[in-house]
Amino acid sequence: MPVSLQLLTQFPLLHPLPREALEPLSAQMSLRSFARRAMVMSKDTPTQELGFLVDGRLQGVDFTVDGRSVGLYFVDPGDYFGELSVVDGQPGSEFVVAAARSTVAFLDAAAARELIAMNPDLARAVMARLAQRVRAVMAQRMLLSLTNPFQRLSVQLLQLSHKNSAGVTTVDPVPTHQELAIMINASRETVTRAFQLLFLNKILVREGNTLTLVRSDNLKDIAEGRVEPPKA
Amino acid sequence: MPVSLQLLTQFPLLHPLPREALEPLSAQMSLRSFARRAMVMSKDTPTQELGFLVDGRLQGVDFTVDGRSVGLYFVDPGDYFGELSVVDGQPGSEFVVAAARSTVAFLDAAAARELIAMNPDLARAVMARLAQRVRAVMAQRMLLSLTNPFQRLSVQLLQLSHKNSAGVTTVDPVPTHQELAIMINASRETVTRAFQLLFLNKILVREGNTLTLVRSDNLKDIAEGRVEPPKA
DNA sequence: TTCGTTCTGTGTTGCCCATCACAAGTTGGC
DNA sequence: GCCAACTTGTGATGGGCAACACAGAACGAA
Repeated sequence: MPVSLQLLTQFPLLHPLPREALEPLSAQMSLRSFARRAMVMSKDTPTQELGFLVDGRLQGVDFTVDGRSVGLYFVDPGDYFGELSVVDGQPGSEFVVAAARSTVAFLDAAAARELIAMNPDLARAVMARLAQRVRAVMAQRMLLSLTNPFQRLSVQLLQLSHKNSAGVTTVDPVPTHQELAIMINASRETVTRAFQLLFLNKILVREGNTLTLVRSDNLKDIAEGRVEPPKA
Repeated sequence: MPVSLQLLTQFPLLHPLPREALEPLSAQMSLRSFARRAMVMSKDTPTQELGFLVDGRLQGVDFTVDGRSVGLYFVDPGDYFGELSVVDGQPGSEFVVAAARSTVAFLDAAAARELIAMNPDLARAVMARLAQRVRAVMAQRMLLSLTNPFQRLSVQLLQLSHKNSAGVTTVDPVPTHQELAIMINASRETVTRAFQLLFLNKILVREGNTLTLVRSDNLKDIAEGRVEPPKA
């Protein structure tokens, strides 16, 4: 099933492309849907593709040798993933699973590679994206060296948050405790207990699927170690 | 102090460049020396440069909010660093300190950027390097989610090791316990104690400044959780 | 609505490792 | 070769969090 032109316009990466380039592209791509928890991209399948998330939410994950899962990043609509293999031809470096029911447009790696080679603007964008990914994963690595899981959660929440139009800082959609736990190297229970305290102290409020960081400055204080994490 | 042409030839990154391009380059670069523990590149200095390690050894580090240091990677002679800022123009994402007395050739970021823009071969190489760095830091992130510090040390040692000409796996030069500790999120004492056991069990041998992984298969077993880390 | 499944909440237990405090060993600079 | 500075070795202690085991809540599919 080819992908409509209309759909492709929602991806910032493709904005530098002229309309004439988009049309053949749309014919080459294919759209697939995934149920929650389905595997969207595997580490060890031979076919490499560049994926564009149309709708839903994905999480990059991997597994330690002892089977524990590790959360790497989230992908939100409009963003793309799988660019590492496209760039260096190596097998995928992680798994991508659907954190919610999702729709993804795929372009096979060879085509993506050619596309990038033909368009310096795209090449620049991909390069910038790689740099940004290095920075992001280094930030995550910093987070992990905080000894206090409470502090790690605070930092992670701030990283996931964004100010909405009304100037309120929110995390939306809220990941499950388990999804957060594997990102910050903590047990699911520890995340639950930390949330308890944050709710108790009115630092966070949860409404449905959005988490509001009331007193986000307070959260920053905890994140940066200026304030002892609440204890009870 | 400009850099001799001869020196530049030892950097694989520059191999695609024709001799005519190297000469002006050597004039633009400057050579500096650093004592052990000196800061080679700071996170918050305005001047951005691309650094080529001629000689010695560097470690990329950063600090958590509470002042704890975090080890990110080592740089060995022939390798370069500081490419992130060159690519995206953002401030440096980490500090680089000398792990040993070192000599570094610097090229300022603007010149480096131009050099890359002019040479598609270079651009490709830098792109590949960025991809490789993403993979490396993700590998490190995986390492950190192992709960057992002993296992983390084993994985780290394997990552730092390489087979020498005689087919023996070694780590050379050996980082200090402290340097390792901050890479694997462990205390210096824990690293010391883990080494004790590895020596006791004849899995490692230290001779001067090189660590030999006798029974590296055994180390792999520990790293991959197939074998319980030795206890006494 | 109903029922199964996934998610969240909570107590208990035990162990592991960070931290502190020194002692001993090793290096390298002069 | 000598001394100071750094690195490595080792015991003792305590807190904190993972792990286990359920209970209850929320969600979603039929």
